[in-house]
Amino acid sequence: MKEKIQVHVADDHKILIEGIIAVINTDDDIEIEGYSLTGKEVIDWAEKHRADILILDINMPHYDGIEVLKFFKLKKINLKVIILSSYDDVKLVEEMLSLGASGFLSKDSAGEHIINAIKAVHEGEQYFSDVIKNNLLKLYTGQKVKAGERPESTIAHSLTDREVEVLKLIAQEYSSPEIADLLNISQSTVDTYRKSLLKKTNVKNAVGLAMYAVKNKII
Amino acid sequence: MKEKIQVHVADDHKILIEGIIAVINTDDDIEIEGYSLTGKEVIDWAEKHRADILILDINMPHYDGIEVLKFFKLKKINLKVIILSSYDDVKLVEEMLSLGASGFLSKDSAGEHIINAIKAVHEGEQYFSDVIKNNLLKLYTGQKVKAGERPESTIAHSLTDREVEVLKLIAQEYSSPEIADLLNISQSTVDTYRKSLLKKTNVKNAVGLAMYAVKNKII
DNA sequence: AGTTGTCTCCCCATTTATGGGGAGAAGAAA
DNA sequence: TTTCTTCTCCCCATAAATGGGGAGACAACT
Repeated sequence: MKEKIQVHVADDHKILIEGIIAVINTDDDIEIEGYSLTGKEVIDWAEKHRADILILDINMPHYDGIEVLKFFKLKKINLKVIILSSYDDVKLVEEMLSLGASGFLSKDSAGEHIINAIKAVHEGEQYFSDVIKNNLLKLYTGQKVKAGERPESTIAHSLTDREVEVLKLIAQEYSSPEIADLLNISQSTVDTYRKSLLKKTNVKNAVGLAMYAVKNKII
Repeated sequence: MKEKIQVHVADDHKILIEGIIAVINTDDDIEIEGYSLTGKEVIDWAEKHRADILILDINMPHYDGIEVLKFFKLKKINLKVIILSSYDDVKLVEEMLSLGASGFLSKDSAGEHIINAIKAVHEGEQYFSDVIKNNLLKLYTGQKVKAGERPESTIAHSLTDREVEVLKLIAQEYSSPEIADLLNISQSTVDTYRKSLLKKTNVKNAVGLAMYAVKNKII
């Protein structure tokens, strides 16, 4: 008799976790090892415990999914991760793949797909839910790349940690002086980050930055 | 033997619905009548079917929770509604109460609270989850209401048509001069709308307006 | 007749944001 | 060692946003 696949679930919505647990419990080959409600909890958990699969929400308070993946990479923690995403996080797929994610499930998909995803990833395959696949396709085909032209990078230029910090605060209605105060840096520095964020994200103003943050689940 | 409380669930995340169903099935007094994945489905359902309680997500594609409530009011459909909200939709609580909602559950709260909420509302009471109550309290106390003064209405004042037009453009990264040009009015007028929007929505700056527009599905 | 709401425009002033440039310190990587 | 990235800070200037006030025109409703 083979051992069951151990799964850890991380999401800030407890109800959703309960849903996933309920679904997983219908399958005899998989069992829940535990769950976390914030990115910090995941990181703390990963220091001492282990599971076969981690189901990870991107959008969480106190370290989001990407930060968690970066932490795993840094600490060389080897864990198969299935990303749980809503709507249009598609642009982040490449980044997350490079950070070691193995699968992508849309929250809109039915719970049954979770089972398939877990089993596929456990076998070493990659898994993408249909919604994600379609959106990826749209992203790449909907770009009208003219011959001879290089498509602009479709993924977000990688923002540095500090830039992301500033971006989060901008999207939370903080002004530059306020951000300078919160981060204990000068306003000049904050302005430098604003400029670099505007360039990297290719938007026009702070509103554009906020929308970018929303779309990419940075807040 | 008394009849079970019939509950219908509406949310665009199937996994969350499955979670709620799983939780509710642990209680003998309540049973699931069915579920909907969009506001439109809820409205179609409500034309022909009935339940004791509707658990309604605010944030759904194709008619959001508020539009559904407005529809019920218009059609004089009498149904006890528990709102399922995430984070800080608190500002909308008053509006939704006036539209006939009976309870508010935060998605962050554990599933067990659903049972309590359903039973309370079924008995004719109102139910607010702790998170919502705390946020409401913050909203009211954070306002420093001086004696003799009436607190400013905390709900979103209804925005005028023109204000919504301007808001949409702001949320699309247009500057005031650009908006003036697009709407063929003077920049002064656009600035007047900006000021009135800031007051009515109670946010700090253009970023806040954009976020408001997103949350309220204005764009 | 009077009130109310909406749309429009203006005055004033201050604070923020944007856009261009340069530059040093620290650390990682080649 | 040299190069690159990141984080930090500054100069300059202009454009935009915010905050306060007032006010006329017009329609709708009481």
